[in-house]
Amino acid sequence: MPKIVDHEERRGEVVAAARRIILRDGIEAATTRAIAKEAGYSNGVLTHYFADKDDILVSALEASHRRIAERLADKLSGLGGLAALREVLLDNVPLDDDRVQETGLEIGFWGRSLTSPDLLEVQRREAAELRYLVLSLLQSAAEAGEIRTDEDLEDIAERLLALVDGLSVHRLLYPGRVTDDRLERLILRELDHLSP
Amino acid sequence: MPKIVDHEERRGEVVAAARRIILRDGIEAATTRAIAKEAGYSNGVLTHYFADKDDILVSALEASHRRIAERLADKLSGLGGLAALREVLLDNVPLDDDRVQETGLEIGFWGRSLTSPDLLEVQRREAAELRYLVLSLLQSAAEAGEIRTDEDLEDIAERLLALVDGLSVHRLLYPGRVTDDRLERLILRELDHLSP
Amino acid sequence: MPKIVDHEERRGEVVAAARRIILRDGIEAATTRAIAKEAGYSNGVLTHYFADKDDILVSALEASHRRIAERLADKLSGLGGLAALREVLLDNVPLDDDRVQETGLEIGFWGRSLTSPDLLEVQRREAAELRYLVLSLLQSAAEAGEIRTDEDLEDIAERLLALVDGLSVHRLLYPGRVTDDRLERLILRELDHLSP
Amino acid sequence: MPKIVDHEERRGEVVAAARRIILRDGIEAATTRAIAKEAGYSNGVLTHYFADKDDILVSALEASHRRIAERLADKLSGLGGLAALREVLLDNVPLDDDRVQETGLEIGFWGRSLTSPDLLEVQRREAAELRYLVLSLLQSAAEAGEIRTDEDLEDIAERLLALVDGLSVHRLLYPGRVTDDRLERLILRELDHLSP
DNA sequence: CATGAATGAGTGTTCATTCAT
DNA sequence: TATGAATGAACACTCATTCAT
Repeated sequence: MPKIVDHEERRGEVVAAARRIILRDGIEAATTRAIAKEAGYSNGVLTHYFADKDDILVSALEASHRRIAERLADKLSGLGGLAALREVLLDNVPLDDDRVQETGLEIGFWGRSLTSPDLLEVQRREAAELRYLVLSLLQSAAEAGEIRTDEDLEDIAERLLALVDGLSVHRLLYPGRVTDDRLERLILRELDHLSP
Repeated sequence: MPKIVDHEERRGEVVAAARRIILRDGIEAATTRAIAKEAGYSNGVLTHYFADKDDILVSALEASHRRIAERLADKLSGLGGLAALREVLLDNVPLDDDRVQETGLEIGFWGRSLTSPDLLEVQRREAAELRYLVLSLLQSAAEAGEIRTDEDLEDIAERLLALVDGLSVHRLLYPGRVTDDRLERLILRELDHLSP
Repeated sequence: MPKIVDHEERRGEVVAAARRIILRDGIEAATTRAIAKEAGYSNGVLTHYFADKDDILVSALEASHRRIAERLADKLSGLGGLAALREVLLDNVPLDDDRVQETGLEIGFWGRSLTSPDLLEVQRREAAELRYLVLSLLQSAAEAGEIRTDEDLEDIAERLLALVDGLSVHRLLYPGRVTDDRLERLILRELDHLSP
Repeated sequence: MPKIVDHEERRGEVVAAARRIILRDGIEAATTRAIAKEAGYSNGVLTHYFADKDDILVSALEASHRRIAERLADKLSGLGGLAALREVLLDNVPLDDDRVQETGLEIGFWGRSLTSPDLLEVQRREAAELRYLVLSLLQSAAEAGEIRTDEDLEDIAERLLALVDGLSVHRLLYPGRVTDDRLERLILRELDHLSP
């Protein structure tokens, strides 16, 4: 009997290693050699589990999103409408060290996506899910009379998501300007303004 | 007599070349060779005018911001307060092809800045100027009674700047979601909401 | 009871797989992984039946020759002398797609043989058999008065075999020059010139 | 003033190094590293003078052919028709150590050409020149009444060229069978048979 | 000053081989 | 016996940087 290895588990290990490197040193530092070393394997292992480097990067991006989604799912249990939306937005903003690193990873991937069609597609697919969630919550909030209905819900969704990403970037780049307090306050106030 | 060369002029030529490449093909395409070639010089020239590649990139970022600032200065002549603020925000958003490319450059630099202290410092310095401008215009608008004064002006400034950057990123990554129309509408509405 | 495996049969399967790959995609495509996969086994099996990759290649060359010899044996049944010789020569020339591929395999092995003593030895051994066959047929043809006897039979054999290989190479490399018609015509005319 | 290097000269050095390796150890041994080392330069130099490895290989093949052509030109001076043809054929056959190595190089390239369109094209172009030369000499020989005219000249040309290549391969692979004497004798007899 | 030749480490990727299970 | 995980050297190629001229 050969040594049996759970492929998904190994992929997970490698992807986690890639993620750690990207979080720690940026996406440019994520060379195949560095990833293999960080994962504790030789260069050659990567071929067994990934088609190529892009496959690793894409998986790392998906893993990061999955991680965020799972964390969010916990927080959302039992919530709906505006209350859930509040959690979604606050969760998508770098209010603790973990999320600061996740934002750094995200920004690195944005740059790559601009010149890599494959990555861009993943980026879009993942972003579409978040947008769908926000839009759904806005709709249920509207039906529940929690928010005003004089603005197109899609417009609101895009505004909220843009604000979240913009504030996230600024939190990382200009931490002196965008403090945790201000970050949270701006998000919450934006939601308050939706009230009827 | 030794050949007299205007150092700043040469630096400018090279930096402009680097900027063109980054705008056109992305920051990853900006190799020293490519930059030298685009500038019409040999590889070796770069050493005379720049410490290293990072020096070129930093200068290219500064040049990009300077260019944006100059363009903006033209549009602002004669304007003040809210009207000027509107121009500032609309100008900082990718509503035409030039600005789409500029946004791409910016996003690329964001990623780099997260792991390069030099780049980060420039990024912060440049961003501080824009923030100062927005804040000043908000203040004069407040003094002129053009906007409500029930919100901290710094908060407003950060919100506007975050929205601008967030929408800019989304315009590039998710053009199907953030159309030119929606982009402009969201910016203008944000300003409308500042009215007393 | 231990599993009983017919070593020769397993070797045969793997060698046949190697041969298929070389015929289809060239000798460079015959990696150990590709061979194992084509044979329907795992990488590891190869070690049990072959010393190393070269062992597989050598066997593949022998298998290819064996296959050609068997095909030829069918065509020769009942024939002798000049008539048999004609079949031998025409059969050794790429007049259909199968033989085009066989010629490709052969040419690939020629290159390898020049730097691999093992391969060279196999090549020589196999070639010696064909030469012996041609020479035998020439002798019986001579005894039957079917061919002139003013030229050394060994010279004739070498000339015929060289012509066959030379034309085969040119058929593959310069198909525009060496058409099927010309190929066949040149072979047959060469035999005609042997007539007394 | 920079160090001025004759590009063609450097290319020549590298190509010569590649040729030496191919002649000595076979075309598979001609890795870019090995070529650079053999040429006495670092890996990086190759980029200055060649687009990629294929460029080097193609150049090496062309250089080999050029070398052969130049050597032949010397021998042909003052000759024409059948006498010139005799020199052409004898020169294209491995009758000394230099030409044995050249033949080895040629055979290695044949194998590569079967899977590399670029190489195949060069191979064909170069071969076409030799064919043209042989055909021209056959024509002038025919006009001069030196050879019989009952066979298509193109057929004769292909036969002669195939014989030359076939004998060349066999000389390398089966030196015990195809001696220098027999090689020369078979070529010359082939020409004798063309006599009217 | 400017050139461009040269370097050599580094990139992603491939591969024959080994070996614990 | 058979598996397939794992290795690590090798591959072609790229790049920022150095430096003699």
